[in-house]
Amino acid sequence: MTSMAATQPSKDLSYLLDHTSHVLRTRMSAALAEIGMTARMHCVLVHAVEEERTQAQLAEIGDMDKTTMVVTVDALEKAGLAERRPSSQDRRARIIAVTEEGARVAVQSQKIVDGVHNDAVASLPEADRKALLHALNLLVEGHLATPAESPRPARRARQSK
Amino acid sequence: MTSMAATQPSKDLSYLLDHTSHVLRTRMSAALAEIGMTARMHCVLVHAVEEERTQAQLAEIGDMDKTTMVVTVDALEKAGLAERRPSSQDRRARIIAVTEEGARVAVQSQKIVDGVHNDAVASLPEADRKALLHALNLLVEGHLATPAESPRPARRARQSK
DNA sequence: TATTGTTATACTCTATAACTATA
DNA sequence: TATAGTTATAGAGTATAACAATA
Repeated sequence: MTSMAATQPSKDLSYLLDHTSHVLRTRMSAALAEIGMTARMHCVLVHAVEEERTQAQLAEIGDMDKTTMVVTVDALEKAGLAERRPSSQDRRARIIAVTEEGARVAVQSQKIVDGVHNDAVASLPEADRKALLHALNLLVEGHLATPAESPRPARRARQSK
Repeated sequence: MTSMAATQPSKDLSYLLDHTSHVLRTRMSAALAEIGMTARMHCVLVHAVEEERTQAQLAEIGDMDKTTMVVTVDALEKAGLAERRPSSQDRRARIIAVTEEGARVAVQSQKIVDGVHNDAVASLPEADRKALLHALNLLVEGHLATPAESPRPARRARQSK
């Protein structure tokens, strides 16, 4: 399966949103992959370039777990796009410093992201474009602002060796 | 992380679609969970109740892998909502027969699904409702019809024991 | 005591491969 | 040979727990 909800008797809202978001995501991944980037690397890079930020701050912005942040920063470092630098304020924290190459790539990846979005939006008749973005914004700020909390499956304690 | 894309510098299409579909999905899961159902169980159940169908046919309809279908049918059987019956046409195939209880639950779960969708759509001003559904339909049938094929990570041959 | 970043790893999800029985 | 369903399991993704350094 692709990533799907599975209902679609007559195309309902779940199907429409799941399908469009899934397809757009595959497009985005494919487009960013051409320059060796992922959506998460892009997200971290653009927010790191605009201001000095620590991993924790960048994780917060991108709504990532701190452990996910670690692997994302690892990837950026490995690609020579960013470096971990000790914070002068807090010796526990690491500032994610974007390299010159990283800054160039950030511009490039932002263009790619904008392009993918633009291609999708521009495929709609003028009148529908604003309507779509407007309605989605209303949902995001209104009825679909926050997830229903899911019955969290707890986790066993780690085996001590 | 919840399931996120991670860009959102200024809310873009990716963020809007990812966020709304994710939140709607959590709502749907939570609502269906109250009667012990999942979206997939619901999908299989409603399509199995309307006509005699095999697992393969139901998998096709729900865009599920046949192995995912196995566990979904297992769950339905365990819950007493459906049974596997040998097909009279093809002795390899199994018809998914919905029990009386299953038929009742299908009606109930459909109400839940419709309710969740309706709550979301009804939260929008009248004018925006149609506009949203219309625009999403255009995307689904047009520019966002089919996923970009992802660089499939192949799979090693299974270890023979 | 609490927090930053790290490592290790448990868990979920889904799909691939191999298998059995049919066709 | 190909297909329906099954089992086992690989692999990706992600979050939890424990830890070290520091606050």
